[in-house]
Amino acid sequence: MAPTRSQRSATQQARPTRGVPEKEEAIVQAMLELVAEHGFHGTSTDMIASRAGVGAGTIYRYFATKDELILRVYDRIKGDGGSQIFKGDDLELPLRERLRRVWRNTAQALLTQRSAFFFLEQFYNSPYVKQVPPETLERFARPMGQLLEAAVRAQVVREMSQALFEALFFAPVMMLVRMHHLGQVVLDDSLLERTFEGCWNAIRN
Amino acid sequence: MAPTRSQRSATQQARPTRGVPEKEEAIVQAMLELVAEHGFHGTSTDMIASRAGVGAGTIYRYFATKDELILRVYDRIKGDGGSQIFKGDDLELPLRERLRRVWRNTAQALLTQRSAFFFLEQFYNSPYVKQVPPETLERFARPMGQLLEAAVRAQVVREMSQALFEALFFAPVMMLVRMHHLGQVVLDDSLLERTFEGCWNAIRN
Amino acid sequence: MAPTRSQRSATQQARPTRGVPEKEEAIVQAMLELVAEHGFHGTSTDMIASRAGVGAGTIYRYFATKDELILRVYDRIKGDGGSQIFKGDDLELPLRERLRRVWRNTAQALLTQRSAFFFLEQFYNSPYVKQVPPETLERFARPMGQLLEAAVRAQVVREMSQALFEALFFAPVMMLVRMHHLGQVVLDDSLLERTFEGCWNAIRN
Amino acid sequence: MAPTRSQRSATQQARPTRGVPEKEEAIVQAMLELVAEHGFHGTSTDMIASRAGVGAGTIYRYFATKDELILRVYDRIKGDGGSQIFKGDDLELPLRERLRRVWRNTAQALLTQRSAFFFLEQFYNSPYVKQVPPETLERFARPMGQLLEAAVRAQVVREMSQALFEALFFAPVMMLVRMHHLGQVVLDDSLLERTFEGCWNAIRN
DNA sequence: TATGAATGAGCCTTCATTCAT
DNA sequence: GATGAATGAAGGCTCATTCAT
Repeated sequence: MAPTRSQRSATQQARPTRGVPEKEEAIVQAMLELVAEHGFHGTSTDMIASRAGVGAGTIYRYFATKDELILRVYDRIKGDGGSQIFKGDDLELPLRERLRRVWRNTAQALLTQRSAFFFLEQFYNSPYVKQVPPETLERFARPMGQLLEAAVRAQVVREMSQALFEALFFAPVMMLVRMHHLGQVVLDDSLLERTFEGCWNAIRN
Repeated sequence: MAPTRSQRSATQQARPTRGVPEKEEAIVQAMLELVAEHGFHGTSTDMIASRAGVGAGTIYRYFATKDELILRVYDRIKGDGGSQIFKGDDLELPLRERLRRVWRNTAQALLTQRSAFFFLEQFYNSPYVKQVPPETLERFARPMGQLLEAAVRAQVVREMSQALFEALFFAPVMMLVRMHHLGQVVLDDSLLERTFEGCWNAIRN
Repeated sequence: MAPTRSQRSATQQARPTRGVPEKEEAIVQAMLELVAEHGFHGTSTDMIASRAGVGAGTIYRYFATKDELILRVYDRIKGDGGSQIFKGDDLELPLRERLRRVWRNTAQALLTQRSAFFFLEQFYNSPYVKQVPPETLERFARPMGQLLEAAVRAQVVREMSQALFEALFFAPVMMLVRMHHLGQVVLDDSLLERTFEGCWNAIRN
Repeated sequence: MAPTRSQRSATQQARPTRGVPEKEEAIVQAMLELVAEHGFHGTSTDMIASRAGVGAGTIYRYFATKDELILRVYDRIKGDGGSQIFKGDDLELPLRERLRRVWRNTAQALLTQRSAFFFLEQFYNSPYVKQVPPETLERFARPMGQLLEAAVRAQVVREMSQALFEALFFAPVMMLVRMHHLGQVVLDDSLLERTFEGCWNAIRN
């Protein structure tokens, strides 16, 4: 008896030969969606297996524990998201335009990947974060730091630490995206544009 | 049937002798700290009882279920925090000064109540929020909305929805407070001041 | 705060000086009624205390354990009921009449003491019976045995063991009383009379 | 979602190979015996699992709750017993003989299934009865009513309601069976025969 | 003597994980 | 490799019993 199975989103850049095994992918995707809906503890391994269309034991062929699965879902999101944020970035562009693109890419990524967004919110507010190797957390930090540095040097942006920069520039849009996903506001282009202006004013020189 | 118990708002008589029973207080405090540390599901009733120094059954003399306890901890935080945010607000003051005070009060409240901060982050990303009566959630929204309206009318702040205002004005400091509590930055007065400047630039006319 | 308390039925033959203490009596009565309604496990000590109008700890001043209380309720019922069953019995009467009176007294007792009836049914089908000293169980057995013996000797009733006698003569009316209390039949005088005739035919010579 | 499980009537295919799963059967049997010994509340799920030789969690693969298990044990007993009571009944036989067979079959069933007997006594004196669909309770009532009606019409039995009939005809033997199982009498063939005579005299015309 | 707040053993149930097939 | 029945540790909660007042 082979139930529904394998309703996965498309993103999986055809790795050379054997990419991610089909079932592993299905499990990750199921976990991602279920955590977004029901939270970590609201999501049992049976639910995951069922939604992924695999047997309960199969999960453990790919992941040692549920915790490891969670961490791997996190990795996946980071991988997917990462490629989008700096998309279209170009050292030749004016710095304000570069920052604008990064900002909009971020907003787009958060808006279009609702499940991932909620997963991350849960994740960052859970004991799991502590298990993420710092290097993973910094993967975006480095290029972002370089961009900031360039902008500061060019006196386009005021001098500030990276932490302050991220807070002023990104925190507002993240909050609005949450409200959007919760149905509390409609984050359309117009609002997005005005949000960007505020964020820009917060950091510009 | 047992007497009143279990329904009693947190802040009552100016606690000359005995307001909230000692044990109830200990349980609420234990829950607050443990949830901040281990999350809702990482916190068992046994852990709570143990940290509060009471028997496992005692929790249920004060709270019908673990869920009710969680909701009551939330109420307590709201009660405590609420009184601080508009402290020193005065209609006579210039609007920038009024906004500044509210902003700083908020930052202070978040900074000094580490456990409460983490508890709230967990809470807002959990199914529990749905059980909070909307009126409770709006208790700060209303006065904040009035303040915003006044500032906009006086052309001190750009015209914007309350949602955008809250995102631009408060989200950055909330993010920095989290980083501070996680040991990723030190949110001292100097940084706080520069953060405020950014937030102010984000909204000012 | 002294709630309702002490709504007890009247039966308590004024013992010489100090009868049963008032609270003990209230506790026994509360237990009797509650067990009839909710069964042994459906009846918590808090419910008992509450219905008896005493503190939870007070029960343990009169009864060592809940089990002992149950046993004592049983004793009380036996005491009350016993005095009724042989009421009006008279060695001078014809044997059929004597048996008839005992039978009707039994039916009356079972019909008018609904709570006691249900308590006993629960009791006899529980592990508690094993704790009743055999002598208590036999308290009615002896006079009943004597009556049976006389009837057999007079060839009014066929020769049979006491067990068989009790089964044939009393079991049917007990079953009908249960149905009556459960609302499945109405055990009025007419039906009672026809029941007696059947029981009589079952044993008569 | 798991396959069928949990809703399946007891008696099905002529069990050539495998009808009711082995463990489900073991759990039902353990429950039956333990309730007979210790009552419903005296029987913990751990005891059941232990006696059935399965893990504590296994119970819940077959039964949603302890209550459901209890109800299902009841169903099983009814299924097993039901087939026995009217065994050998035949419309061609004289009515007295038909009644005699039903009576003996009943006695046999009660005598040979000690645990089931005690289970039923507990069951009928518990809140669980209320959860049995009336149709199930009446499954024997109907054919028994027809038999009674035929006997009355043929003037073999006096005119009487079914309730009275059941009380006069069956209650005595049920009481004796209880005493037998409790070791208070020995219900051998001889006693059984004399009991029948009494019951018969109670109802015959 | 009477109280009722406090206790903690024990209950029912869930669910991450294992392993025979 | 894949399965899903089975497991049992752990969780939330109840309640008979105790004891300081």
